[in-house]
Amino acid sequence: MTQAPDAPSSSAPGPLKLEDFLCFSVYAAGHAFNRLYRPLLDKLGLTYPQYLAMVVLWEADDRTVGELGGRLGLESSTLTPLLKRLEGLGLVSRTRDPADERVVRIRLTDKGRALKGPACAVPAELLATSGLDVAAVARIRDELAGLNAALTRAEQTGR
Amino acid sequence: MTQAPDAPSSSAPGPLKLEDFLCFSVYAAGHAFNRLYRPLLDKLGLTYPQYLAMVVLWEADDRTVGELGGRLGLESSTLTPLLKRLEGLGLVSRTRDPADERVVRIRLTDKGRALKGPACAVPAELLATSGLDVAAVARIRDELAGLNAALTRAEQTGR
DNA sequence: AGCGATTAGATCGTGTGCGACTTAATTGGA
DNA sequence: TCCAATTAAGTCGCACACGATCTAATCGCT
Repeated sequence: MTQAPDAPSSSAPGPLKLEDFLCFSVYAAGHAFNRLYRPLLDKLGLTYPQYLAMVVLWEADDRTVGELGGRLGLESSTLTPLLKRLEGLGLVSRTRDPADERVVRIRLTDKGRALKGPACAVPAELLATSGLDVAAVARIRDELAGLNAALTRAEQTGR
Repeated sequence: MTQAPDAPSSSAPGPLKLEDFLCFSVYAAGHAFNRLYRPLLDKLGLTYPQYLAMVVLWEADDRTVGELGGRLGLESSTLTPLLKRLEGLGLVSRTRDPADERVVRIRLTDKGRALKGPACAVPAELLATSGLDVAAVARIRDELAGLNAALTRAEQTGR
């Protein structure tokens, strides 16, 4: 349809069109989701990354910072402040693991668990108000899962 | 394949699995691209958003801040500091439009234009080192273009 | 047992991002 | 003409996000 992979194939200082960049489509879609989620998450008092962190904890409670980072693809330098904010909101507790004092275990509080119900409604709400095509969304999601696997592999081999 | 749209279809406080979220796939892919581009862009002395801003300017020079924002999906509050940094690097000039003093016009300097050559090589370089499948990348890019159009529409109607 | 290497988080500095607000310039009616 | 409304950037505060670096704890090898 359009022409090239993540960028124009030209080797000379040629066109270099923004829409040819897969990375830009991803970048723009990320911002768009952020903007669409914001008003819905405001009602929960969460930011978008905080919401994703809570999703991980609702999946399985009592995780270490490293485990959360692995799941979300974030560094401890990003997660530590974020988790402290969730702690400040009274949604999680942060305690050193007595068996290994290097590790910090993150656990949901009752308040954190209670938020799961309202939180479950959010994606459906977004889907309803956005008028996105459900089938298309599922298809792109699965394609992106494959892309992410490839990108992760590329990261690994690159170091 | 997997089950639901941007989220699990369950209405009860059910599973809520991270991989079911399209928004998370997009979020993760964005970070992954950022990490892959970083070492390549370091050689140009640019960050990832700065690179995208330069791509827009290489497409067509002499744009207003608002035009750049429309193209990139960014607010002036994000662009102004970014553009000041590009100005500090000597890649662009920022001057008030004499015809309308509210407007600031962004123009490439010679140094900024000279960077286009090396910059064109970056995406191909990334593609080579990452080992991504070119056809798959093009397919996902086109699918995301459609998604972005839908997300943008959703944003518009939502206000 | 002892000590160098590794590991888990935390801290710091820089650079996005955005909403809310401000400032300055232009526009558009009465 | 004049002034209220609009518009374009910029400023500010907050929250990511990462690399580099630090600290404390644990591991592993002898």
